[in-house]
Amino acid sequence: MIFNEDAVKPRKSARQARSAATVEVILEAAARILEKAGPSGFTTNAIADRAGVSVGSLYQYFPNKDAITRALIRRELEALETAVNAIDRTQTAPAPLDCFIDRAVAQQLRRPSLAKVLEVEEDRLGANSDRGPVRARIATLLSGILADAGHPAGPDVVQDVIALIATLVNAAASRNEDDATSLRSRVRLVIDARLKAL
Amino acid sequence: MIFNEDAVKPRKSARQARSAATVEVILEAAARILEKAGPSGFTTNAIADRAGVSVGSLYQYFPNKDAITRALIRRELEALETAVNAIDRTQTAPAPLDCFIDRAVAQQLRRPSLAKVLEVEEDRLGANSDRGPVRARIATLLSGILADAGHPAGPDVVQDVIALIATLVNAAASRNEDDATSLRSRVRLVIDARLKAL
Amino acid sequence: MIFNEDAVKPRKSARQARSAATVEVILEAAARILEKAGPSGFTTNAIADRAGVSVGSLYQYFPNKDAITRALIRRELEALETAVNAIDRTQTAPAPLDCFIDRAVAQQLRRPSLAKVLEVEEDRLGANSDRGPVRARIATLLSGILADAGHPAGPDVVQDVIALIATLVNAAASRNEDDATSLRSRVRLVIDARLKAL
Amino acid sequence: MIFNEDAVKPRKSARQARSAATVEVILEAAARILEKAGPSGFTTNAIADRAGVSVGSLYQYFPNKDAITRALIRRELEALETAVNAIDRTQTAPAPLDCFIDRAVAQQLRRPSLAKVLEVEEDRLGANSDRGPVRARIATLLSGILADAGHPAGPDVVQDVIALIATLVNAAASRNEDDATSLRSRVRLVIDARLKAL
DNA sequence: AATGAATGAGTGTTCATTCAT
DNA sequence: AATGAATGAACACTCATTCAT
Repeated sequence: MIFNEDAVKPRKSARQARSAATVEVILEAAARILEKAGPSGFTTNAIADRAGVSVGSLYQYFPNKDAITRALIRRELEALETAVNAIDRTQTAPAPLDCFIDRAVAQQLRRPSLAKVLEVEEDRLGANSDRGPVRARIATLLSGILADAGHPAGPDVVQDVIALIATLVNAAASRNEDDATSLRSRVRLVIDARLKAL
Repeated sequence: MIFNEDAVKPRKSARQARSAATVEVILEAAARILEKAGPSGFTTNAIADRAGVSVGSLYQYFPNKDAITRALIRRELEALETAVNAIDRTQTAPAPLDCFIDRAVAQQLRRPSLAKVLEVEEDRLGANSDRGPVRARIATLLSGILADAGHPAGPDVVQDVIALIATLVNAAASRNEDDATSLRSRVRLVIDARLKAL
Repeated sequence: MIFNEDAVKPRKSARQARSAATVEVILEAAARILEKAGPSGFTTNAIADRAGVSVGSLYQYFPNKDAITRALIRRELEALETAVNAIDRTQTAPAPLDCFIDRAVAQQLRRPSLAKVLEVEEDRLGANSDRGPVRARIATLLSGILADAGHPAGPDVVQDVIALIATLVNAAASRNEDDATSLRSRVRLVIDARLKAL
Repeated sequence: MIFNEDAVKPRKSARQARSAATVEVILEAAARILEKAGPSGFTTNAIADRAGVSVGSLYQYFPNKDAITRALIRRELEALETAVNAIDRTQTAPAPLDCFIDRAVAQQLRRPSLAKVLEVEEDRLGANSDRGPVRARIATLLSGILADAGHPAGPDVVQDVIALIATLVNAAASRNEDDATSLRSRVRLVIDARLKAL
């Protein structure tokens, strides 16, 4: 019903391309609503409206509202994943860890209010499902980077590091700070302290 | 806790006492629902049910649902305020700052999931109103303690410190950590790093 | 239960006097609310509040809310009845009919918005009960006056006459007219025309 | 009635036609409830039930309950407007004024109890908004007819005339009178008297 | 008798989801 | 595939009425 993949896939199927585009349009509409109106304005009709599609179509691409939220979370996390995956872990300067921090800060800083709302939604949804494989892959990567840097760390440390980045960026964003450089160095110092603990 | 009932008016009017008790029952019911079911289960009927009163009674004590949430936020913050207000700022060991951290950690650790949900709700409500005077008083106190400790700090630093405590405690709680001592020292280290930044 | 009339009624029973006073206070409170807030503000709690009694007391004097409305209607109609009963039907100038009209206009003009709302309420309640004996007595009186004036009239005419008075006064009141004299003569003319029909 | 569908767009979109039909079904259901049960039975659920649609649908066509009431008032007034607009103001017999009266009587006589309840509702809603443009247009037309008939009249007279018609028809209807001819002549006489006053 | 806290059925309204077209 | 009208359970809130004190 969802995908009718024939053996031959000559043209990436104009249909699939269009589908992917529609999905993207819906997700971006959802993101903007979440940013501007918060969870209370986040209704399926509002999303469909802003995306320029009908609710019916929306439900053709997503089985229910939570699926949209999940896809949005996934999209944002994959953006982060892509960024940190591109780090050359053999380089010495800047150190891969600093690089990771910088990119994570940059990602969180891109759409801070969206990131914050999604974090809350992730909690709400997380009660039922696994924490999400993307987060796991990012954690694994960070774990490796930490080990390389001489800070072999358990999952608790990794979790703390990621949480600290988010917290400091959110706080800065809520004050409308614009000096990303000072924010970055602040985050590095705090994370360094966390890594030295225990 | 709030009333300082002295002998003068012995029976603070059984009615008023009962009223205060009912308010407390409702707030505790609301707290438990928020902890266990999250915002989605937080309905006025559910609160009334769990409190063992009727919806009508609930509305005799609170003008609307948000007022319950606000009262809950206030209750939790006042518990923290009471704790940190009791700190003797002239003592040298443990340093008042460490004392503040310990008590804030202890408060957040008491009902971590409640604290987290309330933080979100505070954001949602905060869009309209002032950030709440209790938070402001706590911030002022912390600001004074920091100055005494040789870390004169602007409101941004105070905000960061409070956010960092909440983050680290929440992370620890979500892992079901039970070693409060190690958590405390971790928090101290991280905050120390934040205070040295800039 | 309501009245315990013993054979001897030496002191009109301070209790009964007080009761009657309370009833009056409640009715006046109800009247004022109906005038100022209309039917939507007409709640038992609002009435009790304004009357300075508790809802419980209110229900000691009236079995339910509609009974208050009915008593109010009765009170206003009895005021009219008293006024028109005092007419000397043997006098020639002013003619008893003119006198009746003048007094009815004066009564409707005293609290026009109350009269209008009560009329509506009367309709609503009237669906269930008889039209009320006070109205019947007033109709009988008017009928007699009309006969004396050489206009023997059936109940339909009487009904029309009373309705016409109310309508013209209400319309005048809604325009904040203040010339009662011109209103009176207008009403007389219209009623005269109605009496000549058929 | 409202749409002037010419050949250009033959199918006025079956959807729009269905929408208009649904609106009409809802309004008729609302009218019948108001007639039979009065304002107290006039609930959105009752309206939806009787209309054979869900509450949700009802709210797709009307933003809130008052909007339904307003639409109903408008519908009835527009029926009257249509009727009196069709009067040929140059004709001599029957005189346009008599014609106006006859049509207004006929309209009020069609659904007298509905007209009466709507009048009350109009008062209630009117506190907030303008008296409604339809009423204004009808008043203007009547004003012109009166002027043509040699009775130049201010808005107060126009208001009285319309109120008198409604009153006499309502009274007749409440007695279940069936002789429309005698009612009409009665109304004419009364209005004639009103026009001569002052 | 008087009080007013308590009750809970009932009201207007929203919104995720379905399905006929 | 796409549409958007239709659905109805669920929600926040009100208010006539009762009853323990």
